[in-house]
Formats: sequence, structure tokens, C-alpha cells
Amino acid sequence: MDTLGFTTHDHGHCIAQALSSAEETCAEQGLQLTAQRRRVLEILLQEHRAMGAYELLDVLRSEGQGAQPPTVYRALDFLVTNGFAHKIERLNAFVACAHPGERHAPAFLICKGCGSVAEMPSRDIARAVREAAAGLAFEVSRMVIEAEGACPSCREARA
Amino acid sequence: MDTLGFTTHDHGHCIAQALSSAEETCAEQGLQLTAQRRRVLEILLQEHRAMGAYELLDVLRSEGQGAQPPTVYRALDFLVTNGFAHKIERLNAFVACAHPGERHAPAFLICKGCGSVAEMPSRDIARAVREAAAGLAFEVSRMVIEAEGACPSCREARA
DNA sequence: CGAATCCTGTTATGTTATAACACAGTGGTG
DNA sequence: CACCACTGTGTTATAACATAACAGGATTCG
Repeated sequence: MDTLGFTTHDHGHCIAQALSSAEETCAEQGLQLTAQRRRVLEILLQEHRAMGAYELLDVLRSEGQGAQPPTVYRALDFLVTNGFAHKIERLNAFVACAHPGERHAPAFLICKGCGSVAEMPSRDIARAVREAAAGLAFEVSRMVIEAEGACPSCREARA
Repeated sequence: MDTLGFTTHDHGHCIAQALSSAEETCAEQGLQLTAQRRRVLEILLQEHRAMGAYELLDVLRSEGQGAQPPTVYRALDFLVTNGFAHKIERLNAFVACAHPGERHAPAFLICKGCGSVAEMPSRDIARAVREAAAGLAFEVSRMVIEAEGACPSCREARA
């Protein structure tokens, strides 16, 4: 058990589950989860934190691959496009999706104390965004919702 | 009258108003709206769109200043910190604040068709974000809320 | 005056991301 | 089979975004 997303869970299980979910989704939709793409997703799942593209690149290189930036960015593009990972715009970094399979507008909490990132429920937020946009006759296709602040343990440490 | 924020208004007036609002706020709070800072804010107000830091730099240089990147980033840092401008994380770009003076969590609409950016009402969205975060015992200090999609005129053009 | 603070100038560099082109594998079609 | 289209990868180079670090000028205040 590790501490993740501000809570505790069985991380090995969560990795395996996310990977098989991705495989399943790819099979259903005719997408190719190639070795590169799978490896990048695995790294994101294992680390379970927001990682920069060049940080991922370093991991690939440490594994003996002579990888270059486009390799990583292509894999990330695939993963993000198909909902297996998300980009945290505020951090220029990427995380594995915490709810693979469910269609959702991702929303994140970013702790400024410890740098951890968690995905939060976004239903009500997404609705509020669509409503505000509709008021200006704007049609929303994608949202960036990121909140910075203090996670429970950093709040406690601070008090 | 120009078309801005998906609606029409008197742009000269809006620039003058925003500048005097900034001056007033700075006077009240002991902040220095120096020539550089004021000039960057003016450019953002005049262009009334999201601009990259290097785009602003080009404008300054075209005016004969031998400016360097840090000059622009420092001015932007001041403007963003004090609420006179906002950063659009999705675009790595900056816009003048559309509601200077009012304390608010900025929220943006980004049209993928024409690239225009508008600030939208964020009260309900901000509340939804704080509530979702509170459910995870997370304390929010800052939010990034950006919706991508199609603005009214691009929707019409598409139809 | 001297010290502290804030702002600016300047050089260099770090970090993030993509363009462009070559080529290999796969699968369909005549 | 020969051909083509499509998708994915490798590689080189460069674009775009951002900051570190240090020097110096201006202002204020004791």
C-alpha cells in the first residue's frame, strides 16, 4: 500500500488494472497500444505522479533505449488523445488517468507543498463550465480544470 | 467598436478604463506601475487577445527598446501577481484582465477555430471546484479554468 | 551619508515542444 | 505478387517558452 491521491490503496493492483483497461479499450476501438506507448503508460502508472516529458525520456534512456524527444511526445499524444493519460497544463507534465474507461473531463488538485497531484470528481465542475460557456453561446469540447493549494497532509504539517 | 470577447464594445474606452483602474489599485496598494509594466499592460489591452511573452517582446523591440526576455517576464509576473493580467496555461500566453478590480478566479473560453480568448463568469465554477476539493480535504488557493471549443461566430461559420 | 529595497539591464542557459524527412511494417486491392 | 495507403518509428535539427545569476541605477529612510 502506498499513499497516493491523498489516500491509500493497493498500487500494484491499480497498475495492472489500468493497463488491462487500456488494452481492452484499444482492442475495442482498433487502437494500437504499441510497446513504446505501453511502456510510457507503465512508467506513469508506476511513478504515479506528474512527470515531465523529458523525465519520462530519461527513464526510457536509462532502460537502454536511444530515445529522442519526439518518441516520448508521440507516445504521450496517443495516451492523452485516447484518455489513458492527462496533461497537467499548469505543470507541463503528464499523469496516468485515475479513472480509465469512464468518460470524464479530468480535474486536478495540485499541492504546492509536496507537488503531489490528484484527480478529483469533476461532474459538477464540468456542468458549471458548460453552463457558463453556454451563456456566451460557446460550445465546449475540452476543459482544463486544475486547482492549486494544500493537500491534507501538507495542511496538517503547516498547522 | 470592435468584436471582442465574442461581443461588441467600445475598445478605446475599455483600455482607458483598465489602465486607470490599474493605476488606482497600484496607488492604493503601494505597487509601482512602472513604465515597462504599464507598457506591457497597454499592449495586452490594445491587442485584446492572448499573446505569448516573445510576441510582447517583439512589440517592445519594434518600439526601439533593446528588451530581453526577462524584462517581459518580470513585467508579466507583476501584472499576473496583482491581477491586471492572466496567464492562459493551455496557450502559454497572457491576456489583460477583463474585470480589473473585482476579485475573481479567472475562467476562460478558448476558441479553437479563430484562437480568440474570452473571460467567462466563474462564480459557480469556482464554487464547484472548491466544493469538490473540500471533499478531499484539499484547500484551494488558485485555480486554472480553461475551456476549449467553438465560439459563436465559428460555430455559425461551421454550420 | 549609508543601508536597504526595488526595479532594470544583460548574458547565458535551462526547459518544453515540434518540424521535417527517411524508412519499416501491415493490410488491403487489383 | 506488385502496388498503394496508412500508421508507427528513428533521427536531426530547431523552435518556443522560461529563468538563473550577477551588475548597476533609483528611491527611500534612518
